[in-house]
Amino acid sequence: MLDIKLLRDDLDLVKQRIATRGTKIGWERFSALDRERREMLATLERLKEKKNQLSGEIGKLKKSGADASAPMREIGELSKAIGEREGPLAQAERRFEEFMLLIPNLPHDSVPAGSGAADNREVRRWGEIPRFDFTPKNHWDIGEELEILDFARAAKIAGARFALYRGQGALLERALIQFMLDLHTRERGYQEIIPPFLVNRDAMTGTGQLPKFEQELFRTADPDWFLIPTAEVPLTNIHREEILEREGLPIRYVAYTPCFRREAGSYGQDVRGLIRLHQFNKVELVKLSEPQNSYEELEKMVADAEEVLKRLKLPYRVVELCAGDLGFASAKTYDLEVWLPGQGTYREISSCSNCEEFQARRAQIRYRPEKKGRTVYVHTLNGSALAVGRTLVAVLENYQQKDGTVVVPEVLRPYMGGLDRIG
RNA sequence: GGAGAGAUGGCCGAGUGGUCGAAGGCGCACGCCUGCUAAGCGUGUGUACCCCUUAAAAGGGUACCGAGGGUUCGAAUCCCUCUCUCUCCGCCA
Repeated sequence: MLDIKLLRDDLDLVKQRIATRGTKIGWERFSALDRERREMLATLERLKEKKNQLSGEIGKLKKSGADASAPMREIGELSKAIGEREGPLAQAERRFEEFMLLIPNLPHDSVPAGSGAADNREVRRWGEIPRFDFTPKNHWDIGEELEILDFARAAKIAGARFALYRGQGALLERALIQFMLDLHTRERGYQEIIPPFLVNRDAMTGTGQLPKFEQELFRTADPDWFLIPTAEVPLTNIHREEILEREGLPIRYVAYTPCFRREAGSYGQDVRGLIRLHQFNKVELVKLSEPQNSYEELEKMVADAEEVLKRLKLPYRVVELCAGDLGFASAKTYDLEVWLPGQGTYREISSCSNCEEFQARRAQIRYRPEKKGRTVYVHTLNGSALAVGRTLVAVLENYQQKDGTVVVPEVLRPYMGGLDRIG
């Protein structure tokens, strides 16, 4: 959520910067909704003031045994007037709040203009693209031939866009998860969390998935819960409605969780393989930072995610998303894209974002810069480090051999009982 | 799932219808005192929003004692519903 004061003071600036995302907002409603609600509130508060005053007088009169019938009559009128105004005010506030919750975050000044992936800016590349003396295969072919991935049976059990890992495939996925967690906890200062995988509506609203993106979430019927689409949701919401100690910042969390997404509207894309599933594994980083450090923290987070790829010796590039490609809550995002020989292209494997105070404002996560001072919203950051399934894809495709086997990256071997080759 | 107890400020903890945003303590901030440290003394110390101004503050107001509703001129205090926590029983991984 944006700062209401910013909208009041400089609506044109906000309009301009939101427009760079390509998002259309009915701005003409803002001033009307804001004015409506404030006028109603002011009127109602004046009436309540008068009522409280009278009520006090009645108390005094009654205590002294005097007659209180005059103010009692007067207060009856007031109560009626107040009662009549409360409902409409509540509605006006709800309309205003709904409006505010649908405005995306402002892109950071450094974010390149542009409307889609084509306008993203490549920041750097790392690693050598492997050369094969045979035609490299897709990971789903590799996986099915080695009998470590089984999409047909996953479809039988659940449906399309699910995967079943078998034997050394499952082991490889698990090794990746543990390798990533060990790196971030032992060397990069993140605390490991195992959060709930189901969260409530408040949590989803706090990070910005709701109210706008409900159609992309899986939801449970009886208690109104949602399956997390990313660990960003539970991790960021850990400190919802808290005032944090400055000394404790930045807070760094890492969690492995499965992620669940409806993928509504993505029907033609990536229908085969592990790239786009309703359920996938991810190791996620979340930081809560002081505002003045958050961009420095973002760079460090990107480096933490890159380190996973470097140690796996997987070639990748870092891309800075343009305004049109930014997620709803993000002010600035770097994507890591890994090279996939089977597709002959770079594919997203991580996304690291600084949401600045956008989520903190929704989720009421604050801290006190000075012992006595006012509270300030923290900045929240999140990043995948990495999307595990896609990392497995990259390993299979980059480490495939002519004979159909797959060499296990060295850093993973200790996690796989010394296994150096699959197949 | 059944029975019971509870939810008050950063923390602990009083408060069962009126001037309670809430005693007291701890913590914290500032000041005093003091060879140093410790102790002591004094003062202050919630959040959000609205109005008025505004560079900001001060000031005025409304709301908030788990959440929502109700009774009442008036609710932290009474009633209802819900959520959460704790204890016991049952069940279960």
